[in-house]
Amino acid sequence: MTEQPTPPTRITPRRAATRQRLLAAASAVIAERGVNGASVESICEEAGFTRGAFYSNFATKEDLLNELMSQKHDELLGRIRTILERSAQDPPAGVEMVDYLVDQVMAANPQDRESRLVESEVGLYLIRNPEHAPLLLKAMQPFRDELLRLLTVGLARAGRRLAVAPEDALNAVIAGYETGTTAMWVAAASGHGEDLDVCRRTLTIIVKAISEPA
Amino acid sequence: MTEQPTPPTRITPRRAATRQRLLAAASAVIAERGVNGASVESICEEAGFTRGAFYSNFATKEDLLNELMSQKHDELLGRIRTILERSAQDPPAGVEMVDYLVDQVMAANPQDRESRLVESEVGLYLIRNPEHAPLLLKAMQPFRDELLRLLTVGLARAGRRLAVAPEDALNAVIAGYETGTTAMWVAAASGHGEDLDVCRRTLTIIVKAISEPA
DNA sequence: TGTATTCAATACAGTAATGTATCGAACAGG
DNA sequence: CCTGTTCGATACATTACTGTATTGAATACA
Repeated sequence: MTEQPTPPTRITPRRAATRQRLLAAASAVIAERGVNGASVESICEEAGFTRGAFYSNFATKEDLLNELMSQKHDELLGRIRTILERSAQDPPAGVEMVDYLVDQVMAANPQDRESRLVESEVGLYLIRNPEHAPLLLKAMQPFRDELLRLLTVGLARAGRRLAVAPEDALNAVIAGYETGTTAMWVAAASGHGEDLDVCRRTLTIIVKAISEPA
Repeated sequence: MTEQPTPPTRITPRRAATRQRLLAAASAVIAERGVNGASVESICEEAGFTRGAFYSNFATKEDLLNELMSQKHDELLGRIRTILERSAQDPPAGVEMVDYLVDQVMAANPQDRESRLVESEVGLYLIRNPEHAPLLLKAMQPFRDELLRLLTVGLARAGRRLAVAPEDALNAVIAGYETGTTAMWVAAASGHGEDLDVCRRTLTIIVKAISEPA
């Protein structure tokens, strides 16, 4: 399904660089105009290539989309792992742990906004094309697992533990993160500065709700 | 900004019906393919018109989009008001109140899925084009107000009250609803039937989190 | 250094979408 | 009725996008 035009082509450095530039460009364009608004043409333009480069590297737009998603997930996974390690060396105590983790997640990345937009687009894509759900869900599972680990470890360090089913806890936390960041950006757009607190408060509420003192 | 081609044209019944059919078609097509995937052509086809009808009724696609959004918000508002009234006549007591309200909201509408998709699309549109945020936010305010009323009244009937800032409570509840319905549809797509419980559980967690015994 | 290969650019043909200008059937008001 | 207006259909010109086939410069290799 995700097959190069010429199956086992050796990947030269040049080719790798081109692919990477196309992927980055796709991310930017999709964030700006959505999956359907991102024509092959526009992606290539953003990357500074012609469509020749595109079709030489990807069979279809969906092909590129799959690889982009896989990259985004790896990225996210890496970020969570980093936070886990960092928080092990430098562990705040008690309820501040929640604030600490939220800050870590939020502060992680300036291009977070772009990633969020791309992921939302793909989320919608998933709801719209339910036949693809199983595949994408499986791709997300490692990320969910790692996030759950971060959550339980973080809670343990704060002297708490999960009070609801792990799956439900994950859903709630992800909900809080998404709505929180959205509220934050909207607030920023309305003239008030980017208020990280909106996101932190929403997440804190939810983390308290899904946990109890150990 | 939202001006008819010929400014103060009298609205004949025929015209009104055409507009409505175009709006409904747009909703369906946008839900299926996204804002950018919904070409004027495809909307007209879905509605059973040619583009002549479209350009006779709307200046641009964005023009139609604005009207569509305004309709969706009115719809939502009406739904919440209905639940408020119904729950006054038939009030369950205690914590079951939460389940009751969630069920009411969930059971309300078979085309809910379509509305959710359209609203998500527009939410993304809002984040992407922050300059439009103030306008859309203002349009959403009545809805948020009414939802807050439903929440406080419902909580009061359950012998509880808000424990966090109203704005934060709203954000959290909306987050729960969105993630809950998404999880539900994804579960449905993965072979398990539509599990209303996923949504109910997520929302219950959140409602408990934002409230305390009165 | 010469030859083979790789890979993006170019050229081309075909399709889809846009917006405008015009036409004519349906439907008023008299 | 019939006459003027409304409104959606049609026709047309233009532009954007797609995908393929071919070319030629850069690169790897010997």
